[in-house]
Amino acid sequence: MPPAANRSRAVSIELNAVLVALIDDAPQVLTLEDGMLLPSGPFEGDHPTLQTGLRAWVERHTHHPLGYVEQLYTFADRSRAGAASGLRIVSISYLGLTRERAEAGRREPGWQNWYRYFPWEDWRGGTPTVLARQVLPRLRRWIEAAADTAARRERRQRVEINFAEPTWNEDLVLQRYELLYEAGLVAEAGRRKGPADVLPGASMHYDHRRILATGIARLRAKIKYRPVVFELMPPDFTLGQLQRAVEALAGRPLHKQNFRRLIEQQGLVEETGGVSAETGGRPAKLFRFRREILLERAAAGSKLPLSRSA
Amino acid sequence: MPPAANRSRAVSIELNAVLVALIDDAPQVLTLEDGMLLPSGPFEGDHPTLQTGLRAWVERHTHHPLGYVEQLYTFADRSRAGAASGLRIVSISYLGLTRERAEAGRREPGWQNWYRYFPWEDWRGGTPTVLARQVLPRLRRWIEAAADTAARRERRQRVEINFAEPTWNEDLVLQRYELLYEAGLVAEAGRRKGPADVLPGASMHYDHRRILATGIARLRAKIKYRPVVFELMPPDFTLGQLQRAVEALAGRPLHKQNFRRLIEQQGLVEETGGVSAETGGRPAKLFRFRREILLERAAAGSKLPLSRSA
DNA sequence: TCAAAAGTGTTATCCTTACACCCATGT
DNA sequence: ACATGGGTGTAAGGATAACACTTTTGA
Repeated sequence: MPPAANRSRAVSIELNAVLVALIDDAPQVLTLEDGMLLPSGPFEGDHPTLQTGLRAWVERHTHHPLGYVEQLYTFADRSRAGAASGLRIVSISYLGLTRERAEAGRREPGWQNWYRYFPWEDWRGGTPTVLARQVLPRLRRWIEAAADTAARRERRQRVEINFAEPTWNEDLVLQRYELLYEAGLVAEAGRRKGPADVLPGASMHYDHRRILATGIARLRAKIKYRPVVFELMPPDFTLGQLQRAVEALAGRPLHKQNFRRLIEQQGLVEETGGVSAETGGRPAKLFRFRREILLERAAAGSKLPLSRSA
Repeated sequence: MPPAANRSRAVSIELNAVLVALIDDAPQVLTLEDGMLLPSGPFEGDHPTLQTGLRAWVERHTHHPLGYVEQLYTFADRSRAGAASGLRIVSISYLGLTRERAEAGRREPGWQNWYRYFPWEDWRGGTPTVLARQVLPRLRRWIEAAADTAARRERRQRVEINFAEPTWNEDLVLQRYELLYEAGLVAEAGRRKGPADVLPGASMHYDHRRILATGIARLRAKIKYRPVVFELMPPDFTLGQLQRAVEALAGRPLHKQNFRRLIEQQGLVEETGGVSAETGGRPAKLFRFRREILLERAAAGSKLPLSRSA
């Protein structure tokens, strides 16, 4: 038995980081333990704020300079520590963006394509096959398995909102994961309810996949009204590269012409004068992000053209 | 010297709540200690999640049923506990919405109009006088007091973005408060830098006013894309009441006709059949929120007509 | 010469904004 | 009668979505 009195049980603070980089036009996230864990550890030391503590900790453990950082969420679920243990773990998670556009081929260990964990979230090549072949059929079975008609109707509506093709909303990454969890279709749920009929897609330890889903959802929402994509880009880039970057994050193809116009007319970028010597086709002008925009306009967005065509 | 080892110093968790209600068309927030504190206390007991812990705690201490709840932010600044004390306080703050539309006159103690703390945020009656008379002049002095031209230019731009009339953005409540803090124009800043030239607007203990600003900013942003206003409304209401509610939260007047059309065409409300016997003029139809909308559409917004006229 | 990617121009449509006006009630 | 708030219609402007087409390189 822990000696702590009722009102002051032992507490420890854990930091979790969703570190994102773009490598070879793929959205990658830094992991440990063969992709099973997000970087995480105790909050220690003497930092004035959490944010600085996280920065120092990430840079010390991963040797990555950290660009943009934002807090995601704080969990203190009892389930995270063993149920009856007197210890309460508070886990504070962060989203961090870093520049890591390495050359093709050079693959540092630890970076994982995030669609490995959420294959149904990648619509860049059209409707993902895993959705039609696996996710939807099993969700339909889950709907049918409901206790009564009312429950069935509710399940049907929730599936409709989150997974229906015509109205697919790429921001609902977390909601979709949580629904799949509830339906017992991800490995993490099986730990409680017994072995389940599990979907393709790598799992993680603890609730790290949920934290990852939170990070992806936040980032997808954010790129629509804040120019954060540029934190993931090299200093100079072509509009094509930029488009592929946004597509990689949003998980869907964008309309080329409208994308270009939108970016340019918003004054987000300026030409460097150079052109790129790239993989084929006409050489592209190089651009750089106009950092001044952050001081010029309050809501410097980087609106996406919401059309679906490629 | 605290006996704790370097890597495991004492930590305690504190919950803070920004509890919002609409009373007499004014946005009110629940406070303690004569308006100087937000409800807050240690996280204790045996709740499975933070959210349930907060709910129980709020309901036990304030006797208020809590509707919508959302996490705001987690701070662990060293400054919150005495600097050199071995104790680290992690404060997790929440936004909670509750129905408290009491009759005019009946004023429970503890509820404070939030514009008491941020008088420059209320544009319902046109540009707030405190802005032109006090805030802007002192910010201008702050700009001039910068060390060199570069710093001066940067300050000017930041003031421009956050406080300029023509582009006033009601969502920037937190940014504005933090800028005023930095400029030494709020009492809270004075605690460190010595007595300051303080603006009108009530202050709070610790960083509670900053937490309140975070809550207001979050709520103002949220009402634009989620139908959370209804959490603050009585079951039946007129469109006029609803408009005044949104105006109270957003802190600015809205265009009547467009507001009505927007609300109705989005299918957010339905007529109850009844009419109200109110303060004068033609009796108004009563409406109720269509809860089903939450299941029908993923992004059930309650878009505001972004025009300024009354 | 052809594939591949870059880059330009133009049109239809819808949503937002704004203005003008009528309706029903209490005093 | 008139003040007050409720309620409706419609036109102008701007942003988005969609389409068609030209340019410049490497193989």
